[in-house]
Amino acid sequence: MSLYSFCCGNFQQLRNSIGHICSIRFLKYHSRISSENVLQNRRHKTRPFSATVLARNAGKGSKQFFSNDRHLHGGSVESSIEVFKQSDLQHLKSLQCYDIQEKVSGGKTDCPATILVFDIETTGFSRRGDRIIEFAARDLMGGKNSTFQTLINPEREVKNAAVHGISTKMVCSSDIPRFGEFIPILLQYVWSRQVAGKPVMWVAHNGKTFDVPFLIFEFQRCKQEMPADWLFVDTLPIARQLVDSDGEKISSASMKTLVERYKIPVDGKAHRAMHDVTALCYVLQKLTFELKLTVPQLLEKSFRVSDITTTPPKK
DNA sequence: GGCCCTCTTTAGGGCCTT
Repeated sequence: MSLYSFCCGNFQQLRNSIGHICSIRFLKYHSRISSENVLQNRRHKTRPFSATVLARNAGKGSKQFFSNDRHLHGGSVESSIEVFKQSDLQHLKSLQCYDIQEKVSGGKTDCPATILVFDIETTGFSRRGDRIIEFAARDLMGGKNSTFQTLINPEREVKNAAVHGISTKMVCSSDIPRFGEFIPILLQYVWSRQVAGKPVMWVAHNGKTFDVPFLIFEFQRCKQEMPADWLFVDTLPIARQLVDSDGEKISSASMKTLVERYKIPVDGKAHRAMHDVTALCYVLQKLTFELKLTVPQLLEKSFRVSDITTTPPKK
C-alpha cells in the first residue's frame, strides 16, 4: 500500500479543512485526568475523543468548560492553522492526488499503522537545557478531530520568540499546561485515533535527532514512559535520497527546500507547529510518491525510543 | 547531537531541527 493511496481521500480532506478551525486545542485540562488513570483505562480500540476540556480560571480556582471551537490563547494558537491564504486554496485544490482510483472506504483502510505527523516548537536546540513550548499533530486518516495542538508551559523564559513568535507571556501562564499535565491529554488523543492492535507511527522532519529526543527527555523529566507501540519515522534521511534533475543528490533536505521543491503554498508564518505539520503532510505525500515508498516500507524505516541513546536529563 | 560527505576512517565540517 502506498502512502498516497492510503491518504488520497484524507489529503482531499486536508485541503478542504485548510482555513477552517478543525483542531483540538488544550489550555488546561481537568485535574482528574492523569497519566496513571489513562494508562489504567487504556484499551486498544479506536474511540471518540472528547474535544471538550476543562480549564481552571487562574487565581480564582473556578472551572470552565471549553469548546474546541473557541478559547484560544491570545489568538496565537488559532493563527497556526490558518497559515494558508485564501488565495492559496485554489492552488492546493489543484494539487495532484495520486492513485485516486484506489478507494478509501469510509476514511478507514487496512493501513498497518496510525500515521500521525507532528512537530514541536521549543525554547532552543538543546534537549537538555531547553523545553517544548508547542506541540501539534495531524492524523493522516483525517476526519473529525484529526488535528491536535496546544501550547505548553516551559516554566522558563522563551528567548527565541523571534523564531516562532511564541513569547514567554504566551506560555508562562497558569492557563497553559506544563508538559506533565500535557502527557495524559496527548495519550488520550493518540488512543482516540489509534486502530486496535496496530502501532502508532509518528512522522517528523529531523525527528530522530530533534523532535523525538526532546519528547523522550520531557517524558523522562515527568517520570513517564512512552507507549511501547509508538514508532517514529524521520523524513530527513528519506528526503536526502532525492536527486536533482542532473541525477545528483540534493544539497539540502530542509523543510524550506522541500516546500519549495513541491511548490507547497505557505506564507510567512513558518515555525509554528501546526503550520509545519500541515506542510510536512504535503511533503510526506509528495516525497513517498517520488521515492515510491509504501507504508510498510516506511514502517521498515521506523525506529523506537529504545533506538535513541539518551542520558538522563539534568534537572 | 546524529548523520552524511569527503580534501576520511587515528577527522572535520556542514546540515538540520528551535
